[in-house]
Amino acid sequence: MNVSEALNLLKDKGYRYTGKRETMVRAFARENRYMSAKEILKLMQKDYPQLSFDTVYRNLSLFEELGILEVTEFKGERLYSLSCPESHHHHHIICTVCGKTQKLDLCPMSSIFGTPPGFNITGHKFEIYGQCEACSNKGVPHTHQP
Amino acid sequence: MNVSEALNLLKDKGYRYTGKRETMVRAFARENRYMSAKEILKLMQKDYPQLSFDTVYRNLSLFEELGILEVTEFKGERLYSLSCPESHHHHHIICTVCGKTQKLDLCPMSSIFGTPPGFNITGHKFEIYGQCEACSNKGVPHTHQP
DNA sequence: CTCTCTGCAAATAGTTTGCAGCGGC
DNA sequence: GCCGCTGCAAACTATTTGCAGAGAG
Repeated sequence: MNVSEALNLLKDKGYRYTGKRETMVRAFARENRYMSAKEILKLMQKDYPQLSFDTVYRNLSLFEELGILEVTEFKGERLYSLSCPESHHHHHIICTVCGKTQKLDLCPMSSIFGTPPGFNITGHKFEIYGQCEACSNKGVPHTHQP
Repeated sequence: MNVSEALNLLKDKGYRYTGKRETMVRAFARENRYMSAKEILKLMQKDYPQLSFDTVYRNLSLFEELGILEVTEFKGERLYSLSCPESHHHHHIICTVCGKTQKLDLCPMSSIFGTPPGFNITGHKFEIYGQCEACSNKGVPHTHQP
């Protein structure tokens, strides 16, 4: 998903196109990583010093609903990143320090066998965690430990 | 992990062996599923009506630290279950209604390739979600949606 | 001009912590 | 009797919601 796709999606669904929403989507596109509400608020406050958590949370929820953002959870905190443009199903390797992601084409569901009969599968999660090269070098402590 | 192993582990590490802790471990052993703090509190209050959330939370943290319990997160809530007795690495299929789990012997990490050079992998998560047969039949709404 | 978006303030849910007394060993 | 365990109350973190005014179309 890129910035204009995301903003068109908003318009198409009858939502307003605001500077804050554009800034938010652009920030996610530029950062290309998972971020918490706190992180995105901090980035956006460079443009909108008065911006509140409320708006951030409301827009995060909206964007998730529209499929503009993807979510994952570490230690009771929700982290968001721009949905991948690829239409085919895939997973991520995630830096637990900075939230940076890399796509993994492999999906373990393809080789699943022996699931209980009658069990109705509705979803799955496969994520690899660690420190990206840059963060390993910095020796920064993990902020997003799984 | 079974009840006596868990309780011996407590003793060995210098922690006290209390009725509440035993009841808690036994409840997890009996239920054999992921439970939230609220659920385990409710179960334990049959034996200890005065039991507080504080104690539940403190013991959940302690048991997690000792490897007696395993944790997973859905929708900003932590769910715990007794650690599996098997020493070899595996994953779970989890009912999002009742938290019941089933072991999956497959680990997708064995077929991983193309991870970024310099990326220091520290962990991974693979879970399959859905409704177990019993919960499908009941038509109960999901309480632990991923 | 209408209806959505936003900030403010307050509420909520899950969890953690300081303290003083109870309770294992 | 020492030191860990527990309940109480309060604090804390992440998140949600009601309301009234600002702003997009």
